Amino acid sequence: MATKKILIVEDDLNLGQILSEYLALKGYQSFLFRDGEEGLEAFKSQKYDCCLLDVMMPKMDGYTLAKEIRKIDKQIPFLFLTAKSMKEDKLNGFKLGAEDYITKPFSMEELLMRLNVIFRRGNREETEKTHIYTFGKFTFDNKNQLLKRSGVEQKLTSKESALLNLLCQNMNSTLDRRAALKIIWGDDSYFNARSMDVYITKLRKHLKEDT
Amino acid sequence: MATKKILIVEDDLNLGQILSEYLALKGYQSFLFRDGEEGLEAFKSQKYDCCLLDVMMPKMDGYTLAKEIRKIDKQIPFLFLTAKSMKEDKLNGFKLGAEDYITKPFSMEELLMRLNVIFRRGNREETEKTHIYTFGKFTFDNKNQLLKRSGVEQKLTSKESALLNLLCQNMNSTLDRRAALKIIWGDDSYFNARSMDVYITKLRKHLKEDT
DNA sequence: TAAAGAATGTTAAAGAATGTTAAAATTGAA
DNA sequence: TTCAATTTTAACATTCTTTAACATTCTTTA
Repeated sequence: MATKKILIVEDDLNLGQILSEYLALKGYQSFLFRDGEEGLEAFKSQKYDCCLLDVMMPKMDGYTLAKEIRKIDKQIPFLFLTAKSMKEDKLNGFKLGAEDYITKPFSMEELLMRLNVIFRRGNREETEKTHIYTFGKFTFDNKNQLLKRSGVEQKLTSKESALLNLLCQNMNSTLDRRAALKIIWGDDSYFNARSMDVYITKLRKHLKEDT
Repeated sequence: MATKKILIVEDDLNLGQILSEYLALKGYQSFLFRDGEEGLEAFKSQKYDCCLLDVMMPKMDGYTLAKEIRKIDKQIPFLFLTAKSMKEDKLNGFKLGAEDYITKPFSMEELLMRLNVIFRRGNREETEKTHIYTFGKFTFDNKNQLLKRSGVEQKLTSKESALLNLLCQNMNSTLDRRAALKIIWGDDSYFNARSMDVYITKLRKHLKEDT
C-alpha cells in the first residue's frame, strides 16, 4: 500500500510540528500549513489521502476550509481538531460526510487510531477481497470453497475447505494438530480427531496430481 | 425516521442505567444487558440499529460479543467503551468494520456525537443505495420484491425476497446457515431450517437461467 | 534394539444434514 | 366465508460428516 499523504492545517506551529513529525515517524507523509488559505492552495496542488484540520484558525477556519476542499474532492476524509469547549462547533462539522473530530488535548495514540479507522474504512473492500492461495499446480479459493488444478474446478465441502484453508494459512510451517481441532471442530476429543484424520485423507486425494 | 434501537451491554449497572436513561431522553430506544451472553441473546431476539458494548465484561468480553453479532449482521455499527489504559485492546477492536470506540470517562455529548456520526453514516449509505442488486443476467429489487432477467419481471414472495436479499448482502462470501435462520425465521429450529431449505430450492429455480 | 502401545492413515458403512418435490396448513384479500 | 397465494410440513433423494474397523507408522520403554 502506498504511503498515505496527510494535509495538516494548524495555526499553532508548535503543535503542527509535533504532529507532523510524529505522523512521519508512523509512516505517514504529512504536509503542514499554518492557515486555511495556505491549506487550500496546498490541497489544489497535490493529491492527499486525509485532511487534519484545526477548527479555530485565522483567515479561514477549519470548517470553511473543509467545505472548500469538499467542493473539489467529494470523498476525502476530514479529521477536525477542536477545543474542549466548542461543542456546537463540533456538531457543525458533521455535515460534510466522512469526517471525525478529535478534542484537544489528545494523545498521539488517539490520533493514530482515528487515522487507522479512516484508512481502514476506506480500504475495507480491499481487505474483504477473496483469499486465494496458490501451491504447485493448484489454486484454492477459500471463500468459494473451490480448488482448481489447471482449469479443472473441484468444489470442496465446508469441512474440507475449512481444513485446507487452515493449512494454507500456515503454509510452509507445521500446524499443531490440537489447534486445528479446536479451530475447526471446537474441541480435540477422540472422535473429532479421527474425523479430522479422515478429512486429511480426503484432502490428500484431492491434491494428488493424477494428471 | 423510525426511532433508533440501541443495544447496550455494560456490566457496570450504574453506568448502564445512566446511559440508557440519557439516550432515552435524546430520543433513542435503548436496551440494557449486563453481560455478553445476555447481550447476544438479546441481539438474536430483536433488530437493533447500533451496539454500544463495554469491552471489559465478565463471561464474554465486548469484542467477542461483537464478533458473534457480526456473524449475524454484517452491517450493524459498533461503539466500544474502553478504559483509558487499554491501548492494545482498542486496536484489536478495529477489525470488524463499522466500529468506533469511546474512552472512559467520556461526556454524554461525546457519546451523542459518535452516535450522530454512526447514524448519519449508516443512513447515508442506505439512502445512496438503490437497494437493487445485480448479478449475472439478473437484477433484484429488494424493496419491490422484483427479480428481473433481461426485461422479464418475476414477483417474489416475502420470504423468497428476504432470503435473496440476505444472500445479496453477503454476496461473494458464505452466509452462515444459522445466522440466516435467526434473521429471517427468528430461530433455527428444525422445521424453520427445513422451510428455509425449501426456499433455497425455490430461489434456485428462479435463478436458473433457462434462456 | 525389539516389542508394546499410541498415534495416524485409509476405507467403508452408518448417521446427519441438506436438496427436492408435493401435499397440507395457514394467511390474506375479496 | 371462500379462494388463491404463501408458507410449512412431510416424504424421499442426495450429499456430507462422523463412526468404526483395520492397516501402517511412530514413540516409548524394557
